[in-house]
Amino acid sequence: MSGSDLSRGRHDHFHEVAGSIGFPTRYERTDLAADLHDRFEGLGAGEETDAVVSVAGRVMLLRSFGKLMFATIADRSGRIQLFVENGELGDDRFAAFGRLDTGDWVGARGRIMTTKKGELSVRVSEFTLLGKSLHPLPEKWHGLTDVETRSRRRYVDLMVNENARRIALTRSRIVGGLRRQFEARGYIEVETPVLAIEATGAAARPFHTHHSALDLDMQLRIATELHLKRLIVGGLERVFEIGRIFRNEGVDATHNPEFTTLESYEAFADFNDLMALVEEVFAAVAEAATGSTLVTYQGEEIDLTPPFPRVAMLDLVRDAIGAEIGFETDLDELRSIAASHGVATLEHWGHGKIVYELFDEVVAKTLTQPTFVTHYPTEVSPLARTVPGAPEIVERFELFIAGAEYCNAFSELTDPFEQRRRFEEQAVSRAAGDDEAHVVDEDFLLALEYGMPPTGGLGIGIDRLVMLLTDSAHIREVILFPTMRPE
RNA sequence: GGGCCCCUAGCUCAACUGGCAGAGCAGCGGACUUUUAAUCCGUUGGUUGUGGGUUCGAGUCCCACGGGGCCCA
Repeated sequence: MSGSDLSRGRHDHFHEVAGSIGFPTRYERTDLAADLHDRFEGLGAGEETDAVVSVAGRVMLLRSFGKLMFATIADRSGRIQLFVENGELGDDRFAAFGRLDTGDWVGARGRIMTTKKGELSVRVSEFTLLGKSLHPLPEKWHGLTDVETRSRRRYVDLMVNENARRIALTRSRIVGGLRRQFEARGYIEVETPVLAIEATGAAARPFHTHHSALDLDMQLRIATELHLKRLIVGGLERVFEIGRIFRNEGVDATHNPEFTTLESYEAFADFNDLMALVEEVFAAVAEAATGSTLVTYQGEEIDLTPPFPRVAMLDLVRDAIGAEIGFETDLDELRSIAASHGVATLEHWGHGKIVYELFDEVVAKTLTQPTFVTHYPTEVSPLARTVPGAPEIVERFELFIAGAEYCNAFSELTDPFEQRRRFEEQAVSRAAGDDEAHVVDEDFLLALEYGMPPTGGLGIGIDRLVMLLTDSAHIREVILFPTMRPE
């Protein structure tokens, strides 16, 4: 039997229904499966009730006994069994039920009962085929496990894998939790352009696109940062955006070309204020998503209970390599130290970039429990304000958990002259072949010239956070439709 | 970008050193009024990712391509 013959019965059934009574446009469901299980929890085995309910869902399992059938259907809340008797339905309708296949959508009405084995069931007195599946469900023991198929056909993954549903639900709770946290603090949610003439605000390669009517080459945004700061200039004082970002880079366990960030900006706050905010927000969101601030990630116990330790990057690097390096260290000596720790330096790198790369190579992966890494080199932080009296470092931190970065935040650079100098330094890196260096954003500089209040800015990687709180090892598990090559 | 690995029925997987492509579930036919992955009897289903090559003979060996995975950069 060929593949098409395999589902011929399903096709025939579909066309028969579509060509006669048609599929209904709606169904009056009275109860969800989970609610029924709660409501009739105390029912013993073999009990009958007068409670008439209607349920609807996808047929997951079918068991036939000649004149009696059992069907397990799944709705968004869970599963419930249909008890289908020839005597209750009559020969014709009973035969019609027998034509249902796993994967079909069905609505059923009847009295609540329990079977001899105590399984809560709906004794079906009438039913309606609501939607026909032309394909069989994946195998009922092992289900669908192939990573590629699960990602490409997420709808099938969601049908049969509880974990896929759990992650989708948890993600929604996390995003909702974040939104509530910022709204509760007087932030307003805004939306800024995805389409830009030149994508700015981060060090990343953009996607290119084209506007036909304007005959304009455009890029997809790589950050929301510079537009949100314009809104601070405009006086909105507290803004945040939860939005999709596009970066034209490879796909791996922690990178998808499109991903979601939350960026927030608060006037009159500095990076210290933001560390306190991040502690509260992370704890609250973990609580909202998982019910606890203690989470397990890939076998590691992570404690998200505030406060988190705050350590300067240079101190972490010094401890890790056992050398008192600093910005006064001879550059050639620093280069050789870096080389001895596996960091290949480039000619145009200064002290700051080398220290940062050393941190990334030697320290980052060792930070398991939540840790604020503070005081980043100015060289790798072109949008952050320097520490008073220490021009080599900025008031910036990143939050590390389980060896990965979850937040990036700083006291924003508000000086238009200094900002222009920083952009120009980036241009030097760009000229040296670094196509991920920042580009000059003249319109943003113009905004700064109108005066920007002291501001604390924060970015949170939502996908990474969802991975952490759902114990997912790969970003594709937390994105419903991850980027893939066409089959 | 580099290295290694995977791709066999709708799904989950077998097939020794190159020797007739298989099982379970799903499907189809039959039995069965209390199952829970129901059970029992019978049965269908394959361009082994694609294209070349070696060989008497290729799922298996070689090359290229496609898709995926893991590790490294």
